[in-house]
Amino acid sequence: MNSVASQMPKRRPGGKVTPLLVPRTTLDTLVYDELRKRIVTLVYRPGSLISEVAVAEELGVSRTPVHQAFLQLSHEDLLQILPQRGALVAELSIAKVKQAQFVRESLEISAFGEVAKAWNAADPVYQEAERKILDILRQQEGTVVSRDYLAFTQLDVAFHNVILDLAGNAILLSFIHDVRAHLNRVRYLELQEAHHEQEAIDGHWKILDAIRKNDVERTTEELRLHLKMLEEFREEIFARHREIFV
Amino acid sequence: MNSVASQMPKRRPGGKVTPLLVPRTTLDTLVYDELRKRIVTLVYRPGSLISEVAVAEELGVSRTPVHQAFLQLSHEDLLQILPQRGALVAELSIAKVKQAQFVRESLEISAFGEVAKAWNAADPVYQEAERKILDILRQQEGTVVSRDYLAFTQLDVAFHNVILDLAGNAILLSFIHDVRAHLNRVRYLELQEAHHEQEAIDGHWKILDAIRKNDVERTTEELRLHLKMLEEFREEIFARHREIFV
DNA sequence: CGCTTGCAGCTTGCATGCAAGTGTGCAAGC
DNA sequence: GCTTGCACACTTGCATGCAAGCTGCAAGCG
Repeated sequence: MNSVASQMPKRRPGGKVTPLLVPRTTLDTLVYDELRKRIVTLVYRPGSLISEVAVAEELGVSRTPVHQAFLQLSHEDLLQILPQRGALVAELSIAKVKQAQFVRESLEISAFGEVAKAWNAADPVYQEAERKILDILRQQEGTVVSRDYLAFTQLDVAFHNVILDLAGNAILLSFIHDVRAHLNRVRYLELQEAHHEQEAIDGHWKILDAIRKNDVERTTEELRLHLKMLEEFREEIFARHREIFV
Repeated sequence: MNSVASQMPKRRPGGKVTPLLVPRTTLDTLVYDELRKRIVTLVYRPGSLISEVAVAEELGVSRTPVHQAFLQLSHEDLLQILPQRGALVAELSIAKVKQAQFVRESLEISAFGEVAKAWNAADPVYQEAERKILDILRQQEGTVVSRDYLAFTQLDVAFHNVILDLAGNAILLSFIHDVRAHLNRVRYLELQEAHHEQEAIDGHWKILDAIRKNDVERTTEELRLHLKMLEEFREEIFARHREIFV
C-alpha cells in the first residue's frame, strides 16, 4: 500500500505552520501530483482505462480527492473522463504535441527576450540566478558522462525554469508547466537512450551568453534554434513509434 | 432561488444525446461557469469572502459541485481558498493584469501570424470565417451607435476567437480564455462609458485586411498596435480607480 | 444457429455526515 | 476599564452512501 495520505504533514507539528505561505497541502493536490507523474512518465499507458476506486484504494484515500484530481487532469487534457465508464489516459497525439510545442515556443521566446533585456549583472537577483544556472549546466555535463538521462531531463527543466522565474510572470510559468506534460511524455518513450544531450547543453551555454550580454535578438534566435532541435528530436521519436500515436 | 440545477438537460429526453460529442454537462461545470461570470463581471466584489454553503444554497445544489468549482477557479487565480475560513474573490492586481496581457500578446501574435500565413480565400473554411468576421464587425459598428458596450465587448471577444479558431490550436485557445478573465475584469469597472470603440474597430479592419493579403508582418504589427491601444486604455482605468487595485 | 432482451456488476455524479481548524463575542477576573 | 480565556458558530477537507447510466454476458426466443 503506497499511502499518499501518510505523506501529509501533521497539521500542527509543534506550532503554526505559516498557513498563508505554504500553498495549501491537501490530499487532492498530492493525488494530482502523483497521477500526473504517472501519466507523464508513461507508467499509465496511453489509452488505458483507470477508475477512481482503484486509484483511491491504491493510494489509501477516499474517492473524493481522487475525483478532484481526475477533474483537474482532464482540464489539462491528460485524462478523458467517460461519464459512467472510467477515465481514459490521454493518447499520445502528434497534433497535441505540436500545439503544445507552438505554445511553449511562443511563450518562452517572449519571456527569454524580456529576461535578456532586463539582465543586470550588478543585481544580486541575477547573480544568484547565474550561480544556479552555472551549477545546473555543470551537473548536466556530468549526466552525459554518466548516461543518467532522467537527471538530464530534470536539469533541462530546471535550466529553463531559472530563467523563466526571472521573467516574474506566474501565469506564463504555470502555462509552460502545463504544456511541458505533453512534450515530456514523448521523451519518456526513449528515456534510456542517448540523443542530442551535448547539443542541447551547447545550446544552453549560447543562450546564457546572449542573455548576459543583453542581446535580445541573439537570445531569442538561439532559443528558437534550441527548441527547433528538440522538435526535430521529437520528430525522430514520432517516426520510430508511429504505431503509438493517434 | 436561482436554480442552476434546473438548467441541466434531462439525461435521456427521448433518445440518446450523443454522449461523446456533448462535452460533459455536469453540475460543477455549470456552477463554475456561473461563478466565473460573477467574478469577471465584478458582481462578486474583489476581496470579498464567499462560502461554499452560501453559494450552494443560492444555486440549489449541494456543496460538492461548488467545492469543485472553487478549486478550478482557484487554479485560475480568480479565487483564493483560505483553508478553514472561506474563499476570497481575487483582488484586482495591476501586476497580474500585466502578466495576463504579456501572455495574451505573445500567444495572439504568434497565432494571428500563423493564420495570416495560411489564409487561403479559395478554401471554404476561410470563406466561412470571413463571413463570420464581416458579420461581427458590422454588428460591432452598430453597438457603437447604440452605445451597447456590453455587446461591443462580447463581439470583440468573438472577433478574436474566429481568427484564433483558424489557428486550430486548442491549448492556445484555452489559455487565452483563461487570461481574458483577468483582462476583462478591468473593463467591467467602466462598462457603461464610452472609450475607444471606433479605434478598436478600425484596428480589427486593418488586421483582417493584412490577414487576407497573407501579410504576416503587417498582421502582427497591426495586432501589436491594437493590443497596445487596449493596454493604454487599461492604464487610464488604472489611473481612475487606483484605490481598487492592490 | 442468430438475435434480442434483461439483468448484474461495474462506473461516475452528487448529497450528506463527520472531523478539525479559525475567528468572534461574551463573560469572568484583575 | 481592560485583559484573558473559553465556548460556539462557521468554515473547509474528506469519507461514504445512494442513485443512475453504461457494458457485457447469458438466457430465452424465433
